[in-house]
Amino acid sequence: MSDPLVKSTAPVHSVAPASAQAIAADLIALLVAVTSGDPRVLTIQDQNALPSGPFELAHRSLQSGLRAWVERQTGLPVGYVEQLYTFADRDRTGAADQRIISISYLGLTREQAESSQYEASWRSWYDYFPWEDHRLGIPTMEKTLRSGLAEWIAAAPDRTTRSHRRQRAARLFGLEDHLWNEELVLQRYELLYEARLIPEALRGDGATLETAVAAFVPGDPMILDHRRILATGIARLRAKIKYRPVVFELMPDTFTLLQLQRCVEALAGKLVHKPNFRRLIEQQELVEDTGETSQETGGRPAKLFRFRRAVLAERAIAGTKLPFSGA
Amino acid sequence: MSDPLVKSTAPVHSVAPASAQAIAADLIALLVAVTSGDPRVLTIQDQNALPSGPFELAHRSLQSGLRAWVERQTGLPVGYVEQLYTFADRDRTGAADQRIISISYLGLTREQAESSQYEASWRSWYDYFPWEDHRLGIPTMEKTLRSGLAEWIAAAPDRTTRSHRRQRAARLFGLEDHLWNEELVLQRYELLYEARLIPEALRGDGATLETAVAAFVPGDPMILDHRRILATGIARLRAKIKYRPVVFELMPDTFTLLQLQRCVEALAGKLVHKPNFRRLIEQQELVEDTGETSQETGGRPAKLFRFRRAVLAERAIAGTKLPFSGA
DNA sequence: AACCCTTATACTCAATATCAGTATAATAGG
DNA sequence: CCTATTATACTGATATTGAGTATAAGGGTT
Repeated sequence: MSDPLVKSTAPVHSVAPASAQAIAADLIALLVAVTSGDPRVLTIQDQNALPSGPFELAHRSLQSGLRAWVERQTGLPVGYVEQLYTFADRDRTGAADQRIISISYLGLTREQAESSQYEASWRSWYDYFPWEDHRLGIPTMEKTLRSGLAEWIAAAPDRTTRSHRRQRAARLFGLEDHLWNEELVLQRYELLYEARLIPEALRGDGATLETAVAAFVPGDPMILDHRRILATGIARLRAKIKYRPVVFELMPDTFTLLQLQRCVEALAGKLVHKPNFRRLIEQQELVEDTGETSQETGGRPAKLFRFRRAVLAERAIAGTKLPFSGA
Repeated sequence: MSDPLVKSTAPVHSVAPASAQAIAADLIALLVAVTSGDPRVLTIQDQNALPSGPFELAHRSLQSGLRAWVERQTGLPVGYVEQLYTFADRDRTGAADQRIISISYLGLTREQAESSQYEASWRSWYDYFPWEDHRLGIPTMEKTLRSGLAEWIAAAPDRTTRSHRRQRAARLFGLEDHLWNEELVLQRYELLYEARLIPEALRGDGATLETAVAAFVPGDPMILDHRRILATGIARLRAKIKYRPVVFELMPDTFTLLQLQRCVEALAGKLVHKPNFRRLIEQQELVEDTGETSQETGGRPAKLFRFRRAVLAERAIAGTKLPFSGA
């Protein structure tokens, strides 16, 4: 092999002969919206798959390629898009002489009713990750989860491994004296994968469902590694809302503070302290009063606010802070 | 065009015919080390280029591909590697029917002397971004920078644009009453690019050096968009050291607290308050005393510490906090 | 030995942010 | 008119942060 790292004095971007490598590139879209207290992702109906399309030469850039076809085909205004991750693991596809590079993007929108006219649908992301919703305390599926984890821990070959597994499970799932940290979505998914508590772990393994462990943890699987991509996106979003004002991409033009709070809680999967939440939002001058009120609250009418778009310019990067314990 | 986003019911990972698209994939490595108070990047000698190599079918995954050839060819222990960004802009290469997807990675190591035996060398990243070093106050090149910005602002076609430009420059470069925010590396680079104050901006433009603005801002250019990748990496690292204990990947096994502080300051490009820095490090129990001391300090001998690797397990994600104003 | 220079390390204090709880206001419905 | 419900405004304890000061322990100099 030539030594591209240090020896090359020729142009470093040496292009491998196209015949030698069969590489294709895919764009995968993780579109998120929050509707009636539910964080939802756009999926291809009956497939449990994220929408994806080929990256083509016609596209000016990766992001513009993604933006173009998402907006054209869903009619949704994709306000915020960011690159999520690029995958190219060999075991993602069956073929050994074929390689697909998948570049995933995270987009934030508002759900629109018409999406049903396409063969796509919005699904709550907690359908795929029921253990991630701690808004109503410990989810009911927690028992299955715990016993699954206990089995995995018990199945360790030796004492040291067993102890490590116990510690890791406790830390990630907030057992024993650990606090629940809502950002560890991907690590939790990876542990469950390792513990073979989710169906994806048995694929292409020669293993049939019969050789599976006693019971899978509840939660719908997705094709290929799409559920992993979703976990990556949830983790990213949960981290990001704490220091950048991205929640507003998911809100309608005007909203009450409680609606905003519910949206944040939906994403984070846990509840926040109301008075503190309001203080934080108002102190940072993220919103401005519209003068109008909403009567649809069931109690005292709530002021309607609007996002002060100016903050995006004022603090290109500086932060929104949201009240979370954060481990 | 088929509608891959919502209409497809066939496997979503449809592979585009290999003949139709000529797509190749490259891995680009941004390797960082901090030596004698200087944050350095590995470059290919005399080329001002980041090392890069083709992604091959033999590689198990993107990261393992990168790891493999970096470690084999530099002999460096690449402790920490993370994916940085994936680029595929059309104007990155000359050819219109050829497309290269570049997946860049950020790696942290310790510089080793032998690297000179290869045709690679470590360069201070402030050679490429002199305006990013605020450790000794305002850098001396600031005057050139300011006058360049002033010209760009004055050249605005109308009053509104002029006002926007002024605001943006002030915010990004800490002028007027704005504070310097060390994380905005990429945004500053992009502004300078737009303002055509750096040579890369004139490439492939038909423009010759003669039509350039009065003077470029100091700082070495790099090939293609490598300087942009470097800016992305610096920004990422400056943000990351604040909430994750990655600095230690750049430190020797044992070190004094001042050495650690100097390393952080080198990365951040600004100084931190010594007593508070120490308090933060010790409070979080990131380090442990080795019992030994270092006499090479010039004053009172300093205790030697070692990173408590256990924290990586304890708090998979939870944070290191470092004292910065942060805008 | 006395002194100065340098760096290490410990402590203090005020300002600020955060967490958690409580009180009051304004609507709808019975 | 009472009650349930939600909105909104305060309050106090506690932790975190920013900035400054004091003392300790070496080496070198006169």
